[in-house]
Amino acid sequence: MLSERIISTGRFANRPLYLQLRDALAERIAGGEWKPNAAIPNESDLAREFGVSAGTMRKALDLMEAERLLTRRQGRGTFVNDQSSDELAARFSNIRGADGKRLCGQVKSSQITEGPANEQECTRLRLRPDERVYRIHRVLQQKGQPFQVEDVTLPAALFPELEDKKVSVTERIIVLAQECGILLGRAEERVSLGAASAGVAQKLAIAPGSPLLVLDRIVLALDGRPIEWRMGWCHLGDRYYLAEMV
Amino acid sequence: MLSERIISTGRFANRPLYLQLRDALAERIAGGEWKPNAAIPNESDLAREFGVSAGTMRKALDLMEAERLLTRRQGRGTFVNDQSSDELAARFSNIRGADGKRLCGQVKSSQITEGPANEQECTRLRLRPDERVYRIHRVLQQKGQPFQVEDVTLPAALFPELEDKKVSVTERIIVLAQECGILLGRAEERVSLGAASAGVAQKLAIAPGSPLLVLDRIVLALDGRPIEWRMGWCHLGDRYYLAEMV
DNA sequence: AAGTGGTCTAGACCACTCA
DNA sequence: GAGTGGTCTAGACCACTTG
Repeated sequence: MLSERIISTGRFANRPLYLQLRDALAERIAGGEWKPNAAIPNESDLAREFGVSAGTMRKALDLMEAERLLTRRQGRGTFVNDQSSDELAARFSNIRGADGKRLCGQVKSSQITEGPANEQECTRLRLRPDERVYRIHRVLQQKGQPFQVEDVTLPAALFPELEDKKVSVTERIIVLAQECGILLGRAEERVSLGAASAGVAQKLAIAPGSPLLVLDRIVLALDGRPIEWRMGWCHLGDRYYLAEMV
Repeated sequence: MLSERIISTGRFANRPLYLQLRDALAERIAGGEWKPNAAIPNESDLAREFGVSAGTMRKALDLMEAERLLTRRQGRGTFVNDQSSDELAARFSNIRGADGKRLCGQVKSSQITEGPANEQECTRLRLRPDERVYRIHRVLQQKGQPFQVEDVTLPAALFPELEDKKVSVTERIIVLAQECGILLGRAEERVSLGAASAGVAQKLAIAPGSPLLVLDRIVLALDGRPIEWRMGWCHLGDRYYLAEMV
């Protein structure tokens, strides 16, 4: 029950063994072999399977826990994280409600279209001009009150599942990504000031020209590929934006 | 040359050995025994000194590198980070210039006062009502253009060095913290929308009522104590706010 | 009691830097 | 070539969870 040695034997690896192991295990998650919330084999079984020492396997698993792919619990086991869980799905949403909790707004309305990437989309998502994108326009609401209008652009090549859902997408984008075998890495968001255009004002039921927080976010996969570009126009009200820094 | 065993022997520790080691080493940095930019002994010497295995000492050092206290370089050694370096000193400043670089604005003007903490300061800095604070009012500029007004509140007990400098503080607060033996942990910043009051507008040379980004930031020490509360009113111009998420 | 992850040890060799 | 951190191994025991 020994997997073939991934690339190279022992200490003559081009890349450290534990990184190769991380990639191999991440592939099992991305490929759906290991499902969200499922327990994976214990570390000594995995070490045996891959022909490495337990310590090296541990290093790979610890790294994956830091990357939020796994959760390890002493005495219980190691589990695949469910990216659609409340905690993980909202991790790139910095808008907080008055209670201080991350706000995962409900989708009030949504439209999706598809077409070739324009210049700006190519730049932000590092696409070639001939590549296609999905464009999702949404209005988010909290307790029945619309508070954010957003335009999401996704590289079509990465989201085959969207082929069917040409009408509307009320799901969280992160859930889509998980279904498409995309592992999330990090994100960065530019925050600036704006005023509500007539169209936005109408959708948010506010006066045209009202001040808005403008959010411009890129989400990157674990391998560094850009997978989402989102422009948001947010009417804060009693909400606020919270950035955490280390 | 064996340090006394810090708390407990080997595997009967209440807290893991590597955490006790981290604390002991961090204390050497905070206490000024190991200066910024200096090299510290290599990991096997340290392991010997503390009577632990090299692997355990490595785990402590790796943790401290993740906490941005140390930098390790293969073939060279392990060095104490200088928190006043450009990279580290600006790490909690999310305002970026047009070039995308973190903006560490120059201090245009600065006043400092001292007094008992008010209610809000007690809440934000977790102080008792009788504790005293320093209050610093500043205007920051970039290329001669003022762009941010800020009010900084610091617990007086943590910043003994400020006793002398009652006039103005043009240094970075982080540099002060380093001199006072405070190790920085993390920060969180609330971002919201505001309009320039008459006073702020005048200091920023903009029209009263102009839209501003309002920043409300708490910086915590490595041990979790709040060490700084800062309210900022920022005229963005061609600058922007960048939040990075993992 | 059995099984899991968490800590710790002791030792080997590799990759890098610098005199 | 000497000295550093980085990787890897093989094994022990601890702390926690569950049946």
